Amino acid sequence: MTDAQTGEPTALDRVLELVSLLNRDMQVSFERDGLTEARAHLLWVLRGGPVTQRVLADALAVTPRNVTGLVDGLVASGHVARAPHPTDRRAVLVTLTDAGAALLATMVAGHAEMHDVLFGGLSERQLRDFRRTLDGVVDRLRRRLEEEWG
Amino acid sequence: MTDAQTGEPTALDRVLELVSLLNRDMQVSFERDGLTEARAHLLWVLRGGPVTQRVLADALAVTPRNVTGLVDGLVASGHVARAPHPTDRRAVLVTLTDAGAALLATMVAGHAEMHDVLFGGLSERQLRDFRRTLDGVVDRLRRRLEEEWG
DNA sequence: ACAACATTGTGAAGTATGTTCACGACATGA
DNA sequence: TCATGTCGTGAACATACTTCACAATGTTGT
Repeated sequence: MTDAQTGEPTALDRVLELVSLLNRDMQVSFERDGLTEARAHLLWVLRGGPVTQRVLADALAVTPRNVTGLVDGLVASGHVARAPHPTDRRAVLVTLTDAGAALLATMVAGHAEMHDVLFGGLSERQLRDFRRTLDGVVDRLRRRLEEEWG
Repeated sequence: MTDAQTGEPTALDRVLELVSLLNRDMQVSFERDGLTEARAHLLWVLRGGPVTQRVLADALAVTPRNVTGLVDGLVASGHVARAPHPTDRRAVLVTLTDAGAALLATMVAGHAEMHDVLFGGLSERQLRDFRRTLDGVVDRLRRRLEEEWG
């Protein structure tokens, strides 16, 4: 949607364009690393340490059955291993292999680099103002979603 | 990733959170309308008028073969119809049905409402500053992508 | 201790989105 | 007309999702 008067894209259009560009950049990075988006997301969750598949399912907002498939893929590519849970014999701890940890490190570095690409050119004050407004926008959106669908 | 000193999320984290929330909101809206994300995206492109599947493939950045499948789905749900191209007998014009046009109208309205949810509470000056910074960020990201992968 | 119940992960089966490859139908330009 | 390119689709496949059923295991109440 564009402004009826000027034909300029609205602020929302700009945000959606940013979303699109970020998604594209991530997809390219993941592909370069031999990962899909879903598997990269799972790996990203693992930077907090080993967790059960149930926890992964909640973190990724998908069904436990789907996590089984994603972990299968990452096991096959050697990024992740299944370990027994120390106290719960039903559960499985998904842990990073050395290769997985190394890949995750490059992802973390890429994350930092992306921050620099996006915000490195801004002044201290500009960044602070932008963050303040952005925080408000995000909070407002989150509150809207919570109101509307719990 | 969080700031090492304070544990606060970075500006990039906030942006990614916004991405996630927007995606979730859209998904919910699409589902309510009986659409998937890919089909909704295709419908959205059609708000500019009927186009060939080739044009859709370029606009959606997917293969022509995939567009065939998406159009099949939208034909089955009655939102879209295939019409012959007036001059090129190879090509197909994908056109909105009445139901599709009605649905698209609600999507456009939702787009406007989203703009209001996100930015309605901002002052004129706040919105202008935010847009200026956002434009710079988007341009910088786009330039980076063009440099790196044409 | 033990029966009832809840939770964890996975097999089976299905849907949607996406790909590549091959090919027929058509357009286009020498 | 003949070579070459373009448009859409069949066939076959990969990935990411889902629901449903179920076995193995934890947990809780009596």
